[in-house]
Amino acid sequence: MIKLIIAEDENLFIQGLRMIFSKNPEIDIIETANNGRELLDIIVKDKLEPDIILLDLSMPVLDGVDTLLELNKMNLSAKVIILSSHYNDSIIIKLLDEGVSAFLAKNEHPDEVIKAIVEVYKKGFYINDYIMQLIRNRRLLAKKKQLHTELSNRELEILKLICKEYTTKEIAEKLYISPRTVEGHRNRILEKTNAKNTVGIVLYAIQHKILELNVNKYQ
Amino acid sequence: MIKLIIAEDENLFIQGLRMIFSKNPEIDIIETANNGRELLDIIVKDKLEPDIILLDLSMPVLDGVDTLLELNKMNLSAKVIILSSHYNDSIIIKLLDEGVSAFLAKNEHPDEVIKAIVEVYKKGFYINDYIMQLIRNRRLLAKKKQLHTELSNRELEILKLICKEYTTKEIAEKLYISPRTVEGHRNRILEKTNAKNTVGIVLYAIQHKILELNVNKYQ
DNA sequence: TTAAAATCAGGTATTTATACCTATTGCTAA
DNA sequence: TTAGCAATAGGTATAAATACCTGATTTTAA
Repeated sequence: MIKLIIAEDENLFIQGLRMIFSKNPEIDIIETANNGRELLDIIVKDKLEPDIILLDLSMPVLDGVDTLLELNKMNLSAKVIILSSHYNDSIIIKLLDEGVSAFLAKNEHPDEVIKAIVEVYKKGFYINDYIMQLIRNRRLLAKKKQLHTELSNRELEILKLICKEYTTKEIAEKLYISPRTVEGHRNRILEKTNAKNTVGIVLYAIQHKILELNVNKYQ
Repeated sequence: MIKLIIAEDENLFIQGLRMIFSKNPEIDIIETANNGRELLDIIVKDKLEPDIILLDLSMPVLDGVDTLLELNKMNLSAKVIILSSHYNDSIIIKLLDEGVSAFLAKNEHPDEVIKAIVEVYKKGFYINDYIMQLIRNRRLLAKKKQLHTELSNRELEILKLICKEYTTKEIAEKLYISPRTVEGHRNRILEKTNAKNTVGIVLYAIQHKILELNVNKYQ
């Protein structure tokens, strides 16, 4: 028996997984949670020892990434399989670094889901060719990322204040530095982000998730 | 028998719905589609006459709102039930205007889903107290919205150019008007959007989906 | 350990944005 | 049909941002 916990905020989605697993008697859903916080709580409270945790990335309260970081602090033997609608290379790399055993898309074929779970249970991981390639190219990717941008912490701090509609003078007052220094940082940010003006800086911040915004059309 | 079509991009989610409906022999899923385009195509091609269409809002290719607009042009007798994780008042109002019969959240209890479908089949709608209240307050809401924002077409045009990092002078040249006119529009935009400066305008544009950006953390 | 980058800060000048004022024309909804 | 708003545009003034320059420490990475 493979003991499974599902963390996923959409209950109907959980029902879908239940149905898929109901055809496989070797997989036993021992518990489900609607967000990361709930998952962590039930594991601690009920002293659960799942073999595999199916973890959705986008969840309220505590999202997938933050939940994974917490799980890793707990030293469980459970393997984590990530569930998401959308991935990009850098998030996959980050999750691999945190010891994730497999990635599944939400429009995956049910057989693939079963296969991933069984493989992770047996071998400890289930990784397709694309992700294998990613692992190989990761140094290249890291370098590319570094060359491209990478703002310093101070620059990030100032960028965030710019995005809060603070002027240079206000930022200077807030950080107890000269407005000239803030200007210096602004210039470096403009250079590094390849922006023409403040507008470009804001767009950069949003596209790089430095700034968090609610942009859901239906929210 | 209630003939049902599901339009939803996450296959596992569809599985969940299948499981729920498998317990109710009166509901028959005659077809499923992974996006709005697919839905429209199969309805036309197979001359389907569903009683109810379960429509997810966030789908690739053609999303729920646009699909609904297309469906309404086709003069079907089918009732539409919207499925989404997140709603807000104004999108609900908009969808009600387009003749939607019910709203379901993705973390709804399965029984509620069944109940909604049966009620819509019988009565033509299934609307809870909250949405009833919304309908009553809609004039109030409409006024509030109008007072609040609603940029004119010209202002929208200029806002978009601002977000492309154009300066006032550049916008004036592009639109063959005086920079003073552009300034006038800028001021109105600042007022209407409640922005302190250009940064605020950009944030407004993104939050109101005037500007389209890829900002998904996991994409 | 040495070179590079980050952080700090000053000067000068120009461009751009914001804050007020004004006014005309044309459209539209009460 | 008239009040209100959108779109146009001018004046004047200040505030803010951008573009160059300079240099001193400190921190980090090769």
